[in-house]
Amino acid sequence: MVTLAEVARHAGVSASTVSYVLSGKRTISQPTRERVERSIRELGYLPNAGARALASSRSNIIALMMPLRTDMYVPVMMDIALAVATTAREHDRDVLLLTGQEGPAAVRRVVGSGLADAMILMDVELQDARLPLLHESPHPSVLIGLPADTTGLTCVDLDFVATGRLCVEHLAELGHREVALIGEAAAVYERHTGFAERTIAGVRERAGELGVRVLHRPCEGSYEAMAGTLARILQERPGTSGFIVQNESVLGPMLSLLRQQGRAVPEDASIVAICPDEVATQGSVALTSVAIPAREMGRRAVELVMPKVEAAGRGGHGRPVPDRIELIPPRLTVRASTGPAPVAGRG
Amino acid sequence: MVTLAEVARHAGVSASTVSYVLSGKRTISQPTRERVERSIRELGYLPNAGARALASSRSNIIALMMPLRTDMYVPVMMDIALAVATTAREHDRDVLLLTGQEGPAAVRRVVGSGLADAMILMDVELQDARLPLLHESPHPSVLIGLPADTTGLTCVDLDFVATGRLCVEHLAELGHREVALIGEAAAVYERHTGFAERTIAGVRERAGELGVRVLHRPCEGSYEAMAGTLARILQERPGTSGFIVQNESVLGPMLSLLRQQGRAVPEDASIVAICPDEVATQGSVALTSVAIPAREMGRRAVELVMPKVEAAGRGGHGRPVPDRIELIPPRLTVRASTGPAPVAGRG
DNA sequence: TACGTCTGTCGAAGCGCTTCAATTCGGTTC
DNA sequence: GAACCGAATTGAAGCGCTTCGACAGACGTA
Repeated sequence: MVTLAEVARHAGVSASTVSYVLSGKRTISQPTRERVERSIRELGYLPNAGARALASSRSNIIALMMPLRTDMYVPVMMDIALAVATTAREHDRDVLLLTGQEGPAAVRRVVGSGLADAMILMDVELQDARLPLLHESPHPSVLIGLPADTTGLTCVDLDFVATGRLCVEHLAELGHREVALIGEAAAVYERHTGFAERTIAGVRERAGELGVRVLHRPCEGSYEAMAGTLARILQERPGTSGFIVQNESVLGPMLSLLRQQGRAVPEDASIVAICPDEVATQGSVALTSVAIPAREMGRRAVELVMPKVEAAGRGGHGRPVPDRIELIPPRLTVRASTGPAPVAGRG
Repeated sequence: MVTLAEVARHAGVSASTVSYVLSGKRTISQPTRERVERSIRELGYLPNAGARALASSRSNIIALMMPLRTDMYVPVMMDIALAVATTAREHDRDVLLLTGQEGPAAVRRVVGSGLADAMILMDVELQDARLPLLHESPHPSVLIGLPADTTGLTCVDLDFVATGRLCVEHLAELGHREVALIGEAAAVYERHTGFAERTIAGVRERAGELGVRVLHRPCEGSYEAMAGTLARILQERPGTSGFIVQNESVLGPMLSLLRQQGRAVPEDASIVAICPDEVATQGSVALTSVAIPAREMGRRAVELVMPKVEAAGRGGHGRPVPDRIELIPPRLTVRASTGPAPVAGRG
């Protein structure tokens, strides 16, 4: 392994000069800088991460804590993780992957040992067990998702209340008066994951304002579950013509079932999905949908955490970065799965 | 931050004693050990990762390089990653998440800087650009997937040749004489990702032995693509009664299409899927499938890399761990999507 | 000419840990 | 009772980098 000292000798300068060339924290004359840079290249020098972390007390690593469970739409998680990793690299940081496995203690271990400079937490629950640790720790963190109490926290999430409102609004404008919200698996609600509840709240709120009737039903991610849920909905509210689907994994089954029952989409039933765009476009019918901006969430999480890391880096100088809740506004894309409500013997 | 020196003072011993208690590399008397451990607990001491890495020249971090693209079944990638992370923690290691973004240079950067002690590479291509770097680097690595030339490499993968053979065998036993393999998207083949080719090879091989006719067609992951592919297959080989499906994302569309065409599964068409068990069980028909053992692959990758890390850690003493290709034997689970071939005017 | 100023570079301290050689000490052994 | 032993513990030397204060020299100013 080539060390900084060897580079210095090779370039005929002192070690500190090399260090300053690398960090840019002091002005170095053009010729000296070039000489050093040439030596670095010729020797194939790579700074030792451990030594750097020790001397500067910053590891340049951001920890990302993922959920271990896979009852929620996995590709979204994956996209967020990849976006976090990619964006972190743009800021010259690396990402440490933690699973929920280890529990809240992982937070302490990782930042307490200086392994990571900051944390990004995914799959935040309303009363998340990790929150107390974040509060007592001086380390920067950003949550993806919204807990019940956001005091002193920085969070980023899709605005699910607005998402719910938007879906209802779109259906209402098309004349639908009876709408069903096909939600996540019951376990997701029991865990109080926030986003599911917030969607319902938004749906109910706007439905109330627009005089639309709403039925909400959780649904597991299987064909049978979807079949049962759909049957129950149509039995309880035969006039239901608009569907908002939040559990992406039942979209395929739902389309199959409607077709089997002779209900045409969108003539007899309109569907608004809440899912990534790729999912909305790959089924047998291109779905009107509100996109889950997974990549944007991951990217914003890193961008929100970076100023904090930098502020903390200056020995705590550089005034603290204010906390911030960033709700990404939903975008609804109209595709082929929504249309005017059927007149259905009412008109 | 509490340091080791403070723990030593608090416990009334020297720093080295505390270090040895922590590492267990020297015998420490019972009473001393307990005193030190109490001090550690009382002070809430956490060893500094950077200092440890610098002094021991091991970071206790394993880098995991994921593909950036998402044209292959994402949940499998995710499961592998989570299994890697979980298993690594069982060995007291952490995982650094790298994306393909940075290219082969990431390998050099990460192990060259001592950021990670070892690498696990996913989504290996037959002629992978990262292989030369692995060969010249003294750092341990394990590949998930099989390149063309495995000399000097340790790899773990599902045995896709055996998988192909197994699928054909199962269908042949049921009397199917014409079989179609619905493969991955064309891009996957163009990239020479190995597993896709190996599956075909296995299928053809066994089909030849058993006198079964085979048609192979790549297929994108959309409903339309599946519709087209299925139509073409049935046009070219109307007698096709057995299907092997490798692109998991078209399973749903495929079942819909067959149903629409009045082909019953498994009476008129038998389907063997190559996919994770969760996918096989959640559609409208429980699918006979060969499982993709994502979690096992992730776990084994870590278990294969650990002895190498430990051997390298002993200053290169401890004889080198031999290279090894570990092919996980496929397991086929019979479910409801396969049955006896139709007699079809032949009998 | 003498002074302060600024720029570019250097020397040295030290980050918190591991590890090796050295030391202490109670217990054997002859 | 001297010589020896192994087990437990310690001291000190780094690991490779960052960073701070010092300093030499070039420059402008009085």
